[in-house]
Amino acid sequence: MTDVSTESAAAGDASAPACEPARRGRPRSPEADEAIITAALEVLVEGGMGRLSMDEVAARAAVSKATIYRRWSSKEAMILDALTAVMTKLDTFDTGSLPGDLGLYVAHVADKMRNGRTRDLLPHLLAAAINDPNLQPALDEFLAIRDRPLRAMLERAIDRGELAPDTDVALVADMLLGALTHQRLFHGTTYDHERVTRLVEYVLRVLAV
Amino acid sequence: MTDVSTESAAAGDASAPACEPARRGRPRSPEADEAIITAALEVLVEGGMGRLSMDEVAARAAVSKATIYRRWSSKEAMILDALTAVMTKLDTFDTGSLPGDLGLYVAHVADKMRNGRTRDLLPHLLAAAINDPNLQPALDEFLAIRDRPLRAMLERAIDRGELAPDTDVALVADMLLGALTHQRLFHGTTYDHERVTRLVEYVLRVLAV
Amino acid sequence: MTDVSTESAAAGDASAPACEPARRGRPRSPEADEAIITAALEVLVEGGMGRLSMDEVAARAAVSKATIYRRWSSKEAMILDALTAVMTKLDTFDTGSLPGDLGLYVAHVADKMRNGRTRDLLPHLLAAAINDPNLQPALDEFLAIRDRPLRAMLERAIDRGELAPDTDVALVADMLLGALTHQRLFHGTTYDHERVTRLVEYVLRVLAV
Amino acid sequence: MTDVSTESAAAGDASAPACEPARRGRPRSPEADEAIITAALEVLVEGGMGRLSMDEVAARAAVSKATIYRRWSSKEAMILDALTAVMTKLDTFDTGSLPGDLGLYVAHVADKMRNGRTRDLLPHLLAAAINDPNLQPALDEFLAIRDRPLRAMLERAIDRGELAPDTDVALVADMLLGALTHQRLFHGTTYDHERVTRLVEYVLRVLAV
DNA sequence: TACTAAACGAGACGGTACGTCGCGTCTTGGG
DNA sequence: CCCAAGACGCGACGTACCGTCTCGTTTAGTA
Repeated sequence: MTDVSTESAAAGDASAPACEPARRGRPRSPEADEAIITAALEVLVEGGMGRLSMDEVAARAAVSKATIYRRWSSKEAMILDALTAVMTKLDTFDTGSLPGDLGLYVAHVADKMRNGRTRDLLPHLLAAAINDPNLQPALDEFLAIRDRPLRAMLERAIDRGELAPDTDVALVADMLLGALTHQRLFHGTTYDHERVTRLVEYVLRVLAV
Repeated sequence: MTDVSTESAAAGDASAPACEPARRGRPRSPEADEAIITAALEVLVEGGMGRLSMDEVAARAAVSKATIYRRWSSKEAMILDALTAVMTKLDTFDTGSLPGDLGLYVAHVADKMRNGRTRDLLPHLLAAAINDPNLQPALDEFLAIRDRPLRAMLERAIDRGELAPDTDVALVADMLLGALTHQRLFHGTTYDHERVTRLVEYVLRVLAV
Repeated sequence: MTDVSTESAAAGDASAPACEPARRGRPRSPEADEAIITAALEVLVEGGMGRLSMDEVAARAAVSKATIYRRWSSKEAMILDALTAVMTKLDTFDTGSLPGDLGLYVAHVADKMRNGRTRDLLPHLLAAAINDPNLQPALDEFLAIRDRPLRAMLERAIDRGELAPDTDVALVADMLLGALTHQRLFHGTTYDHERVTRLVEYVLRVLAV
Repeated sequence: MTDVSTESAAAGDASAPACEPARRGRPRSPEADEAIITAALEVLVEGGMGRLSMDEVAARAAVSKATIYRRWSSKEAMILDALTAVMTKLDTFDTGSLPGDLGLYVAHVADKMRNGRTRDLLPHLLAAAINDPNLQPALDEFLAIRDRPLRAMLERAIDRGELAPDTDVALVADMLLGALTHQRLFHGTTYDHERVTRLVEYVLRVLAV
């Protein structure tokens, strides 16, 4: 959760047992947490960022606006958390050879951009972050989730001697993720099997494998 | 101009002789057109999409809101036209060899993303189009401006025999533009000279030149 | 016509021969004058003061707004003239006896308030004058048209010796016209034959005839 | 309150016990009610109907426009309630004789038309009701407040045998109130002591007292 | 078991911006 | 100089959404 006022200080504080000895009063309803996030994503899918209003989210979640603002300090903070909730870690692949890893990885990313709740995550997140620069951290997080496993794969390949040690890993990652992103944002489509194969092939050419 | 109500059908219709030979009434002020677009872009640069309000634009342009709404049916339509107005054609390069063309092209695009009114065009346009799907055509136009000269260069290279005839031009364009786009959107930076050089080098490897 | 800018100075100026030796340019269309007044009254009858807009009047009169404003300096001025145009002189009665005169007069006024274009003149004029104090002269004129013949009748009766010389003519007129006005404004109805008869009877009692 | 959407049905329903025993949510602020009405009347007195704008009223009442529109569905409805709020009951007089009652009554009405917040009530209310026929009920109420005590006085006099049983009470009331109204609307003045006395004297002549 | 503090739904609140309409003026081309 | 058409600046309209603020009502964890 990203709420600054209540939780942020304790966020990384998993090992603090004596802290907050007794939270008195009625505890916050976890159902409300869930319902709000779900409603927000639902509205987001149906009508996009433009249609998302706090009143609408509150109504759908059968929750009062106060209940939302008790958890997040602004609309943007809530959206951020809703989107973050969808950012699940990518599977990691270690087939032993770069072509194998890359193929599985690209197919996996393309799949996430095509199906399920992650389908429109990229555009929504991007729109939110552009409209409100405070959301940049969410973008960073999203990028990291995609970027890290990819770089790990490439560095593993360097260690194995499959790639030249001076390979510009960042640039290759940019080209690969950029191709996927560019297609999604500008053409509104995702990569099918054939295209995935060819993208991997082209990337491998860059890597001179 | 993108105004749906009045002109759009006749927009590209430069060769229509009998069409409305005498437009009656006071003609719309071109100064207002100019002032509005300028004001909108000014506000956009200063405060981003979130800060742009019609009252503010009207005030800056020294124009009434009615004058704006006489030209565009909504805030989004106006923003669209404002953004479209800065989408200037890219220079085209024909040095005779693909590496030369590509180098100049990438440097040119990177420069547009770094300086002048076109600096934030990509993120603004993207945010607008994501929030309002009706703005997709603007995105298409923006893409076409960047994509067409690039494809032309690649196809010229195929004709010259520099590239294999079965080269997937679309994919290569995606990778190249995607790399530039991805860097701008997620890292908030643009390519410097060194990085431009390497991007071209990597793309050329894809093309097995 | 009440237009201050153009005509008012010349209004009472019937004996100015050398004035305006040759009005140059195209003369104003009398058809437009007519059409505007007619349209205004039409709109007034249909929708009342609240619905009357200059664009609507212009459209109905098939006239441009400029043509209206060339004749009147404001909406109120136009309405004033439109209402004034229906303020026709009342018939005068001289039967020789006060009861006879009064009976015909009251019946005549009641009839004007019940039929024809003068039906809603009183409320419209009143509303206009209350909303815009500049229209007080119109109210005065309207009152004078009704008041003068009535007072004349009463003073003739005094001269004939039918009434006491110290009769408060103004007060009697107030009571008589007030009764008619009050009924119209508050009950929305007008006097029928029986009520006319009784009003006259009661007024005569005041006059001790 | 005249608000149609919420209360009007239950407005006079003081004896409804089971009706909505627990109104949920934050209750409407009575201070806002008060402030709005006060501000509206203030503006009305200062500038008349023509100058009254919702933004101005909201600003003076230190209230948002939404708060006004939550209570009344339109500008007219609000004005209506503001005017109604000023319509205080008239004092009733029972001196035992008709001339005494009538004298006090007429002086009282004339005073209300001359001083305090009720001074311009008649013209404002009339103008509003003429511009918007929906306001007729307010006019009825206003009339009733003035008419009822007058009729009561006259009927008491009939019961006492002071007046003939066939006296046309309605017509006499029309003449008396009409005289006062007519003077106010057309001459813009009110009755002074001498004129009050004479009006009563003349009315008594009608009643043949 | 009773007390109490916080969370809950509902919805009113002050603002800000929206997109529309009307007024009175101005600017075209054409009598 | 008039005319129809219609754009213009201005200012008010009534609505929507934001984030805050009462209300009266639960719902735990003490006491």
